[in-house]
Amino acid sequence: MRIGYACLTVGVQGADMRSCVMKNASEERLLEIIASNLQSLDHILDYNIENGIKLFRISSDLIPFGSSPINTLKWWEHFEPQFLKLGEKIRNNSIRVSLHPGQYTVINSPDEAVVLRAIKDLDYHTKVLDSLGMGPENKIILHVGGVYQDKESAIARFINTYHKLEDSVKQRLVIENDDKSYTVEDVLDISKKLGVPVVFDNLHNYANPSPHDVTEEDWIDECCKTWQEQDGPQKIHYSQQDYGKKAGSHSASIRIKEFMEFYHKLNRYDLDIMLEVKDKNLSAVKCSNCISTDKKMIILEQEWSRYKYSVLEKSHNNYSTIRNLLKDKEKYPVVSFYRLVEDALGQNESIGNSINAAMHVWGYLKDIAAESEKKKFLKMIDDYQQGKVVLPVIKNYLRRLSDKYHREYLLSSYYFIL
DNA sequence: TGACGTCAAGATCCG
DNA sequence: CGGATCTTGACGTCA
Repeated sequence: MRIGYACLTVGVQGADMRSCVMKNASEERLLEIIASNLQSLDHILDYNIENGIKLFRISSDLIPFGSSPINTLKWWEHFEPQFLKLGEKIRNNSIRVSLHPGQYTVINSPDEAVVLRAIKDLDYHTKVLDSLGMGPENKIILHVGGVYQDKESAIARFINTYHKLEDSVKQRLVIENDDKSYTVEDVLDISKKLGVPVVFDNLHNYANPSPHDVTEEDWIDECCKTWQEQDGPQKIHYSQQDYGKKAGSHSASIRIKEFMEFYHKLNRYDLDIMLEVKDKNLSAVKCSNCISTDKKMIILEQEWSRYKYSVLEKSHNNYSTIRNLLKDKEKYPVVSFYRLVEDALGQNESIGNSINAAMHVWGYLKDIAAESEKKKFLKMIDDYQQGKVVLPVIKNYLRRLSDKYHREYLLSSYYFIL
């Protein structure tokens, strides 16, 4: 079983995806951005490899305006060596990649022009996978599209357009239930007619359930039947509701207790789970560590080094509890560990705790920082205590100093992003 | 016509 | 000037 995340990372150096607006999309600008994005993808892959993440959705923005006529570059020729190298890295590390055109790629629209653009967009996504040399188990996930007051005709148009797609596209295409229009049952019906695999999305199914009362596990088993040998293992999307927001909104982080309940209910290990969550790689590493059969304390210690200052900032109590928890090197108390981390992060910071955490971080800078920087930092702490300055200002300053003095240990910490 | 969702770019404001 | 904060853009559907 592989756990993955979508498109972007948080807290990973040199892994940002760049873009530009249409009016600035000159050939030079596009070339520069594509080169930068391919470099970032390389860094993301390195991060994934180091952290045991073997499932990743590549951002559709890898090539800006990849399917638009304003991008006339033959980027696949221009960057052929880079693509080949990236593809090699992906395959050598048994990583499975995917791509997911957004809600605006609609092949069942009554508007012909929209459909033509959507087909071009699918061709673009296919070209990315082809350039990487990725086989048909590396999928392109698509939603069915709009309803236009007549679902039956809309589905008929989907099927009609599907038949017109290139084989190289069809080999990769999988369809997913969405949060508004097409339930998992709708999508399974379409799959029966086309033989196209179905990705089950649990949160979409929650927001837009099928009329029949079927459990998530049973839908997942149903969807499993749509995956053939050449498609690779079944893939599902898993996300959790942000309770502060409307139905279907993704949570900030994957709540591990809830995930483990889902995982145990599933009772299957032959499928891949793509997480859709705001903290991206953080939750992927968390979930991956929790289901890992490779139970090494060193992995938890590494995670602790990343979370510790954020925990300290919120709860001294949890900080101490976790330190004790990690003392026994023979154990692997992974779920308890993450639950304590989550519990701490859910609390409000106090001035005392956040100063304590900031001073811990400062400890890695105080010997190298200039006298003026030391003065400035201590003044900030003082101002913060008196309510003259907000915490993010202090943390930003610490981040800049960490950057300036190349404090890698601090830069890979989540202190600056949580 | 605006909301929807997503993210960075671009624009503007601030000290 | 650099940094923080607000607005725009790019896509198609639906009310």
